[in-house]
Amino acid sequence: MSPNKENYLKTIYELNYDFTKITNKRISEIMNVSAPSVTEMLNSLASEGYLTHSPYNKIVLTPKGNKVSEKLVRTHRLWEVFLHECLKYPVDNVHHNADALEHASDDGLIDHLNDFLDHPQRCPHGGIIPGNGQGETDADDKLLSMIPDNTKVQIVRVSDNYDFLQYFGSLNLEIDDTITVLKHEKFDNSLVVEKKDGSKLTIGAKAIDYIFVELR
Amino acid sequence: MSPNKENYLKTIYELNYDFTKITNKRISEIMNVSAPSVTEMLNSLASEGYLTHSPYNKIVLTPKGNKVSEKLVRTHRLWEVFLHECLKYPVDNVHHNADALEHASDDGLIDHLNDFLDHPQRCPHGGIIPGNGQGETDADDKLLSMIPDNTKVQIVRVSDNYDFLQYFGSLNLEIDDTITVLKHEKFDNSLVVEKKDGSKLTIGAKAIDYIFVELR
DNA sequence: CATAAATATTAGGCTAAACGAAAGGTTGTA
DNA sequence: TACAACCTTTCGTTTAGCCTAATATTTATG
Repeated sequence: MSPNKENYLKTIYELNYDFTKITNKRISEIMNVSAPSVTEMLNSLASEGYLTHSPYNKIVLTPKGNKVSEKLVRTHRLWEVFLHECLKYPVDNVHHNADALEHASDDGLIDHLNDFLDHPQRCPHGGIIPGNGQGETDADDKLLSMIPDNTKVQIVRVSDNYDFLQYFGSLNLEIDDTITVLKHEKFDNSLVVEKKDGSKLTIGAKAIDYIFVELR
Repeated sequence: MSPNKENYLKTIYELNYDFTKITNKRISEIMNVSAPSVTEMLNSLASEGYLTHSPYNKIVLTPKGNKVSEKLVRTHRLWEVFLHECLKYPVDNVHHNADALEHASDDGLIDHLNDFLDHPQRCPHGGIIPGNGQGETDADDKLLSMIPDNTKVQIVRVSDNYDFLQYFGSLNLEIDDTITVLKHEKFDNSLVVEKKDGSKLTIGAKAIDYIFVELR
């Protein structure tokens, strides 16, 4: 499979955990290609048995497609761990290189790398590394935007998006931090939360769809 | 530049240190393509200023081509060190993966990797890692086949060729071993050498063009 | 030193993997 | 029910490789 196809597949896989419907348009935006190109690629991926997609209908990964995608995500996230832990890349900078390395890794390499890194459970953004945990998946996380007021949650994962990560860094929040959701601002959909040290913080409406939490 | 072009360039660069003339045919053998494909690629590389090559004439890297090739070799060899030292790949198995990773590495990544590996001087085959030493190059090595009888030499480098490495392993020789050249067999061009422990060993005619040594 | 063998180049054509523009279907919502 | 938004099909383009066959040049040999 070509690197490009792998990227399409990974994009579709990751959209599954973003709580948004997977559409042709969404893919074309993320991949920066025209809609016809997406349709063409979907047909190609469908003909190879990675997904099902009847015209104008839902896009669903087959078990085979899911398995392959999981391996791609696993590979990607293991490289992210390497880049962050060993090569000392800042979290908001690992994505690009991990993407490149991902397409240059065969199965054996990934196993060796996994051993070397000592079977990490999560990538630097908090994403589960498929295969290293016991059945846990990203799907267990909830979006911060969906949490009702006055609820205590722990940040477990954030989206691997450069611009968001820049913003996230400026908030002085870290993965694993525990926060309490205080109030959803009706006016602009921003969210006020309280940090462990008692300080209050407002998180923008867009960002709360990029932060995943678990109840605490 | 495409990965393929990079491979051509690297091949040409490495032939410089093999004491054989760089010919179209040699390249086509190494790269497993037809001769016309080589000519085509040489023209393309020449038009981009990486080498000079008038028809039926010598192939010579320009300073620009040399610089790029050196970086490619540096990258390749650093990955080889990583695969061997960190991921525990056997020496005869690092090449394939290093090649893939090489094309997925940007400048920053290589610098970080170099730091992480603590600026190694040589790759697992003994090849110099350009940029990490002080002016030393592979060109200082001599081919074992060129050494006169009754000379003591140290193996400093071997060619990064899978089949050869298998054979080399079976000889129970290691890089850095010191051996004494005893006799060039006129009949079949094989070479008899004496190991440090006094045992004698015959090395085939083909292999002595894959082993590089320094006088001791 | 002439000619055969080896090697290199040119010419022409092929394939695969993308991409997009234009035009026409489909669907959901007002 | 109509139209806007979205999706698909068709067809054509580009890029980067590769190849065979024919031709040209160099090198090696009798």
